[in-house]
Amino acid sequence: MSKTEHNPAYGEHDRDFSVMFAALGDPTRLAIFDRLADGKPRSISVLSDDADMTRQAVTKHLRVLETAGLVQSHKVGRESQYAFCPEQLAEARAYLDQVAGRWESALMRLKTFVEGDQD
Amino acid sequence: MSKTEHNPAYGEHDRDFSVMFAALGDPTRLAIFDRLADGKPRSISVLSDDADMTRQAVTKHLRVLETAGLVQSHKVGRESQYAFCPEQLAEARAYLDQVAGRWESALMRLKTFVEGDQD
DNA sequence: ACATTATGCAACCTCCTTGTTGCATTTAAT
DNA sequence: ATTAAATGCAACAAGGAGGTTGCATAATGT
Repeated sequence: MSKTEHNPAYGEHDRDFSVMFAALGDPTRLAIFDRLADGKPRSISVLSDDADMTRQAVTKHLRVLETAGLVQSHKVGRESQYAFCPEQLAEARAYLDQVAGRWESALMRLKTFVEGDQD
Repeated sequence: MSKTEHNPAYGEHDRDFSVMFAALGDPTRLAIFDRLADGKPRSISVLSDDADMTRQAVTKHLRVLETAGLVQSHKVGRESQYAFCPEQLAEARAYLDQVAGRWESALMRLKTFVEGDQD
């Protein structure tokens, strides 16, 4: 699996979804992402308040989420507000739907084959 | 965010989806998962053949996927076959749909509020 | 002006992840 | 019976992830 040339991980669509999944693959980050899904942007301080870790740790998590394109930040005054970003989520959903679809049709083919076998 | 008591990451549904996302959050594992979506079970050797890493590494990845419930294994003869497992995928999709839904309705509420403001 | 709040940066630590290698074991093939 | 194939287990190493602390800086509040 040479990540340089044709990596089956990228399948038909040439994207690395593993980056996004990795971003969601940490409970703290998933909690932040989940929380921001109400659309309200929040500052780092606010997001750190009820976290049982330092503000710096939360900052790092937010950067990971932002790199993955799951949230966006913009500075307003002295604070940086982080907001939900739906595009990547949509792509993740589309990808999982596609995988599920492939599996479904594989099932169908098998079913048809077996039924045809009985006739 | 004490993982022991009420962690916002688990939201309304008390599951830790971050485990599943973490499993998909590695390019090699995502590639394997993607590949198995055609429904055909494959042995470790087969899955290792076109991977640019050792069989042991692939074995570890498969165990991670299995722990996350994304694949299932069963021994047949001397080899262990790994097969796609759709349930967890369905749950992941449902979760992401729910998050997207929350964001959508937040958008709607905002839109209604703004429109009502103009009247 | 001065204190406070919100953040950024950098160094550091620890542990888990990812990958390796070597050897043992079980099963199949000849 | 021997050989080859498929796997499991354990020890190991390197690097990255997740977290901390200390200090510097920019923007607000009084």
